[in-house]
Formats: sequence, structure tokens, C-alpha cells
Amino acid sequence: MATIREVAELAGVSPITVSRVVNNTSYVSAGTRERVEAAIAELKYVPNLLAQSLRQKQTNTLALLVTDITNPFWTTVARGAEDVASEHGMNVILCNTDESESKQNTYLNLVLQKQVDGVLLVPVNNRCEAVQHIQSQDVAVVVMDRKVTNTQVDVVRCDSEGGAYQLTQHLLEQGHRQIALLNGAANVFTASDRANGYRRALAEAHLDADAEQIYYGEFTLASGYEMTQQALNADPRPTALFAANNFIAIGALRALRDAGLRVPEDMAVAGFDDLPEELIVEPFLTVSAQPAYEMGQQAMALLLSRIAGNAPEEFQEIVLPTELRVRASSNLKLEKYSQ
Amino acid sequence: MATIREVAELAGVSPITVSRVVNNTSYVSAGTRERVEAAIAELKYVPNLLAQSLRQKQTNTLALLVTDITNPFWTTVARGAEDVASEHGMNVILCNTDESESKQNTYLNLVLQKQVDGVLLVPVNNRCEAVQHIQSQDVAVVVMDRKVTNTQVDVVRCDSEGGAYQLTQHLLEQGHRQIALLNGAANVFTASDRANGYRRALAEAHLDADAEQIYYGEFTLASGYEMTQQALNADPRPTALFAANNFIAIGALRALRDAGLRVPEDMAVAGFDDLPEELIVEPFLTVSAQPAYEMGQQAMALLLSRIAGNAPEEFQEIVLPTELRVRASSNLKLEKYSQ
DNA sequence: CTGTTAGCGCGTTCAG
DNA sequence: CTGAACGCGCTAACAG
Repeated sequence: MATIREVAELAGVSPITVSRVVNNTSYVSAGTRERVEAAIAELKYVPNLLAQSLRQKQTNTLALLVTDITNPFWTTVARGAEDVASEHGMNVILCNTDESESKQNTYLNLVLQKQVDGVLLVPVNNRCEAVQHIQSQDVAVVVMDRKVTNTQVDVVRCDSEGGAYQLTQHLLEQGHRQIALLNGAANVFTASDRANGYRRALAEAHLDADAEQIYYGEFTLASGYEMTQQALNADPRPTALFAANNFIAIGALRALRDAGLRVPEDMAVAGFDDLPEELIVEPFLTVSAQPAYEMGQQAMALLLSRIAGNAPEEFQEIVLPTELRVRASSNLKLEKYSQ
Repeated sequence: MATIREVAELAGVSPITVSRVVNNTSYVSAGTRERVEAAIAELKYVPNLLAQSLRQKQTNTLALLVTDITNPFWTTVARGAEDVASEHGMNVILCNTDESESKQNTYLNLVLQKQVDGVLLVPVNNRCEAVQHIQSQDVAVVVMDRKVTNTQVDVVRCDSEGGAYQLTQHLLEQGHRQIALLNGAANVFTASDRANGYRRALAEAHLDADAEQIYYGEFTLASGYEMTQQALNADPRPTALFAANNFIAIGALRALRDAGLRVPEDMAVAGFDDLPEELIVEPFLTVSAQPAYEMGQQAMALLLSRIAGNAPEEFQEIVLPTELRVRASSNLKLEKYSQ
């Protein structure tokens, strides 16, 4: 662990000259440069970024806090964000909040202490303390995927309301009149937005309030399984299930299998979020696909321009459209998945 | 961004006293502590970990370099490693090398510059420069999943040879005599070990060398698809495919589907690495499952004990067993997956 | 229980 | 083109 001083001594120059060679920050004569580089190689010198960042008051490091890194949706978002960041020479610290407020706050404190230059946050709920905490430290922040209340902040998200509307409409067109919505937690905006889109579609179809059947749970397989069991025991029993994310959908499909029901013959199923093609032999589930990679890209691009100080002064809200992909799980006419 | 000095001034104490309050590192009278805490709250003081780490010469941060974070296998490994690390108050920087040597080296340099206390490395090939580079900086390192040649270093991996042997044996028991191995890159130990296990099983079954049919590609869906197409055109055409990882297996299943072949009726398929249950409605693929989470745990535990200086002096090689899970893809008698 | 001194490794500022 | 002085924010070592 050689220091810049040791390199300087060996090369017979001052530390600052070594710094200039390493960072290419000023002209250095060819001869000096050569001697310095030889010394660096000999001592296996590795610059200490802690000291550099401390001095320069910037770390070229950003934090990305997502709610569930085991979900391919978030992996894809993270890839989009990282690709943009590394194009700009910035590194990303990825943190997994597990939808837990305490984990979120722990990680937030950690990365603020690590002096990150900015934070890309998927908030675990729609309150605003976390965002304000970041802002109070004069650290740039962009909220992703979910809105927050009562706070001025940049947001990049997908059109959950519109996607849910479209998906519900599709199920109505297939003739379904009892559609159960298996949702995430009610205090998360993506969940309430999807409920709103669902309601709007029902209202336009002139179905009365009785037709509404919403279950609130979590964005997990276990919760999807459980909500499906409840829905199967409901009266009237739904003929279609709308799963508010991919894990809920898989939980629902499992519960249906365990109940001996076929999809789509005995129950239609549709969901939010496509699974990446690497994980699926043949797509079967009808979904409203969110542009995960693009969301990560755009959110990171906005964060970087905020840091660089060349973003518009007013806060942005960027809403990306979702795409309806009709497949066999909601449509008897399509060939059934058989693998 | 208040500093410790500003807090000290406001509280009417010295900076070191503030430090002691923040870190609970020595006795402080209740009254002083209260005044300091009030000042911290008022100034919204957040300690600067860069400065602290610079001073203490340790960052409590570790690096984890894996080859493909979009693969659930590696996500699971990472979770195992992180869970152990955070139990010990250590943070983990996760880096994705994409099986690229240059990316690996870039990240390695970055984390060494960031002064990580240790590195958990999945090397992109079986050469040893990367490991020696880390060791030359006196940074602790544990290699995971793959061996490296010519270098003394701790290794935690799974029994690829044994797992491949077991899986091949299973296919032989099902009556297959032409089994194609769809493998990763030849210069990666996990790939060559799986080839060795495959060969050993063939040899024990007294099949001559002609029976051996190994394709070398990459651990990706696209490569699995391609190798399967080659295998289908081979003479003799195999009756069973052994995919060396989960992505290759999915590529193979797709290629078979596109060729109009049924599994297992027209072609048996088996693979390495189970997919996590969150992503699968009903397991269909026969696999040799590696204990991914445990591998992450054990590798991290070993790394931490090396750092703490309480690991055995000699280098360890920990080999975890794989588990054969027979399912419908290789067995006509089992019920076919139909979802 | 609290404070003083010194320095971690680096880069900014200014001077040559 | 090169160097000296200084300080980024924090804490180890020592003193009281």
C-alpha cells in the first residue's frame, strides 16, 4: 500500500507531480512522467480514493435504493441506471430495502455518510421524510417508480394507472365481469394507482361498485398465493385475476394449480411486469409491461444532470407508458403454453 | 453538511468529544452527551465516513465481484454473502463483471482504490493475475465458485465434477446413450469440471469415446440456443441434453420448442442450477442444484475470518455438494409440467 | 470524564 | 513545467 509520497521519493519528484501524472491534470515533461510511472509500477502504487474524495469533496459515486433485488424487474432497472452512470464515469452503490422502512433509512444514512454525490430512490412508502432527509444534506435525489406526497422532487415512473386501465379493459373485452385485483400494499403509490386504473375501467364498463374486488397484500409470491385463495372463496367468485406485479402473478398461478384450476379455461390471469426472456421458455402470461430498463436510464440521466447543474430549474415528473402484451393466460383463442 | 468541528463549537466541547458521543467509544457525562446530541440534531450532522476510514485505515466495506447479476444463481449467492457481511457490520459493494476480463480488472482497480477491506471474487477465467494483484495490495481475498491455477488462495466452490457425474449417470439410467453436454467456456473451471464429471460417468458406463459429445460456448441463453441447434444436426443426434447452467438450459428448451420437439418425449433435458421458486410456477427441469446461498455465506464467513486474522494459516478449499433433483424433463414417468 | 497534538493521503492554491 | 504550504474531516495517542 504505497502512498503518493513514497512514489514521489523514489522518482525524485514532489508528490504533486505524481498526482499530475496519475490524473493527467497538467503538463508533465516526458522524462519526469517516465520516471514517475516506473516508480508507480515498482511500488505497485494504487491511489487512495478516500483521500482524493475527501479533498475534492466529491466521490463520483451514486446510491441506488430499490425494494427487491431478487425481482428481475428491479435488476433490469438497476442495469439501465448503471449503464448510464458508467458512461459518465460514475459508480453506483446498489442497496436493497426489502420494502422495509428501517432498512431504507439504514442504507440512506450509510450512503450519505459515504458522501455519495446523489441518490436514486424507490421509496418504500408514499411519505416524504426520506426524501427530505436527503435534500437536507444538499445531496441530489431522484425518486423512481413511485410518487411521494407533499414534497418537491424529481420523479421518473411508469404509468401504473394507465397500464391497469388498459389491462382491466382487456379482461372486460374477454367477457369477464368479476375481476379480482390482487394488489400490493395500499400505502404504496404504484398499488393505489393500479387500483385507480382498474376502477376507471370498471366504471366505464358501467359495472356497479359491487363488481369491484380488490385485495391488498404485498408484492410477493406468498402474498399472491394467499390473496388468490381468498379470491377463490369469495362470492361471487371472480372469473379473472389481475395480479399487480410479476411475483403476485406467479403466486396466483401456483394457487390456481394447487386448487386444480386451469388457466385460462377455469380462470383468466393477467399481470404487471414482464419477466425477462432469459428466465422464460415461452411467454404465457398476459401483462402490462413496464419499460424497466428505460426507467432506470432516464432516472439516472436526470439525476446526473441535476448534479451537473444543467437540469431545468423546476422539478420534473417523467411518466413512461406501459405496453399491453396479450398472451394465452387471458385468451382462450391463443395457443396454450405447454412446457 | 456540518462537520464535527461545527457541532463541537455549538455544543461547547472539543471535536473529539463529539466523536466519542457519535461512536460510543468512551464514557461521556450525561449532560455533555445531551448537549452534543442537541447540536447534532440542530445542525443535521452526518459523520463523514471518508474521513473516518482514511484515519482508521479501514472502510468496513467489502467487494463482491460476480459474473452475471441478471442470473438468479448469482443473486442468491450475493444475498448469502451480504447477509453474513451485514451481521458483522460490513457493507458490500456488488460488481458485475459480465464474464469480461477487462470489466473485472476495471472493477478490481476501483474497489482497491476505494480501500475495501477484502474481496470476494468469481474470476472470469482460471488464470491468476487478478488474485495476485489483490494479494499484492495486502487486501484479503477469497475466490468463489471457480478454482484458479498456480496461486495460493482460499476457494469456496461447489462440486461441479460430482454434480455433473451424478446428472450424467441419471441420464444414462434413463437409457440414454447419446448425451450432449452444452457447456460454458472451456477456460473456466466450472465448465471443465462439469466436462470431467460427464466423462467419468460415460467411462463408467463403458461407453467408448465416440459417445462423448461436448459443445463449448458461454453460460448464456443465446449460446444454449445455438449449441442445441448444432446438437440437433449432429450425427448421431443425441437423445438427451445436459445444459451446464440454467441459462443454457432455457436456451436449449427454446431451441427444442422452435424445432417442434417435445420434452422429454423427443428429447430429455437436464441442467445445472435450479431457478428460485419465486420465478417458477412449477419446476419442470431436472437439475443438479448448487447450494448458492450457502456458498455465498461460507465464502463471506471465510473472508471475514481472514480479515479478522482468526482463520487457519493454510489456505482453505471448501467444496459444497450439489443435489440431484429429478423432474419431468428427463423422466417420462413423471407428470408433465403443463402451465 | 475531557482536551491537545498530530497526521491519515491527497489535491488546491499560489509561487516560482 | 515543478514545488511548498496547507487543509479536507476525522480519530489515535497521550495528557490531565
